[in-house]
Amino acid sequence: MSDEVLTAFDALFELTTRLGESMRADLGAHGLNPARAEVLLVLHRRGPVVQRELSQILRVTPRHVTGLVDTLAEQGWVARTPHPSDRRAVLVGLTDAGTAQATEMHRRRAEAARAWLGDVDPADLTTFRTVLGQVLDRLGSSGER
Amino acid sequence: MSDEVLTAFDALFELTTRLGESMRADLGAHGLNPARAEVLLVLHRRGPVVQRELSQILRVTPRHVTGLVDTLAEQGWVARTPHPSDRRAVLVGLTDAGTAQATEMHRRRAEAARAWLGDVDPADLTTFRTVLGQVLDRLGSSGER
DNA sequence: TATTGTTATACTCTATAACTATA
DNA sequence: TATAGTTATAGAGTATAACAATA
Repeated sequence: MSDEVLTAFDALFELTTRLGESMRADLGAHGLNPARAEVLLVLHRRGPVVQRELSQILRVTPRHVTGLVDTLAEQGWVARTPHPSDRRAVLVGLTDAGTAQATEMHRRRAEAARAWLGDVDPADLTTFRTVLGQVLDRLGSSGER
Repeated sequence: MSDEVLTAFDALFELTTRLGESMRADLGAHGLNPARAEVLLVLHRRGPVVQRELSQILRVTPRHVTGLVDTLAEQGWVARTPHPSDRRAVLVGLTDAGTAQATEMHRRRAEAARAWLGDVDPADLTTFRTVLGQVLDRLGSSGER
């Protein structure tokens, strides 16, 4: 009983490691890392935002946002434009290439989901998802990024 | 259907992110990081090993092992001793404090397992573990560390 | 000649602090 | 005086390459 809990936890932890490695490898193959990928997804979801806001959404220092945006801009995936009413601020938005990259990321996510879970028995999968949901709920869905 | 796969994958990804954060925080509170914690657990499981072997077990460069062992030795958790028959090599083993720390890590792992999964319905937990096992199996249990 | 570990060096990711331009 | 972003600096984590001691 307590043994089952431990075994399940170990398996979950092992999977955490593997999933992280897999995601980083996939992103790396496309010139991204987790932090920069997250920027692209945020911009895809919310449209252009000011760097200050980006730093709050990502829970990262403003200085770090400068660096992330610098790199993504060099790669051609985001562009800075002046804020229309506040000359201190800078709007960051996706370029066409960035939009394409974000769309492609969603496609690859779906592909990964199928590769990892596509073979699981549907009833088991539902239980699996339910348990994940329970655990996440108890943690509080604080991470609203 | 494919939707269920996607939803489950997203939940899994979210949970693994949280688990990773939680583990790093816990380790950090005890003066460790994932890499150094792994060293302690490996030494606890296998007894003293030569640095070269450690670098292979951890899949990390020999240079990096030097650094990890330096830090852990400064912290008093491991000690270097000369290899009895090969004067090039160095044996790394846990000190008494290191052994205590490793034991304590196992206790904290069990505690975390209960906190995360202790409330889950036993039948659901079994299914959950089974699915995790299936996924890990398909990935190949290559990570024999 | 091959192997073990270390010194020297460098790169990535992220943080804090000081500063500039604007509000 | 407060805010948005940048320059300067630093520290952790990890890698490659060159080298010394030993096998």
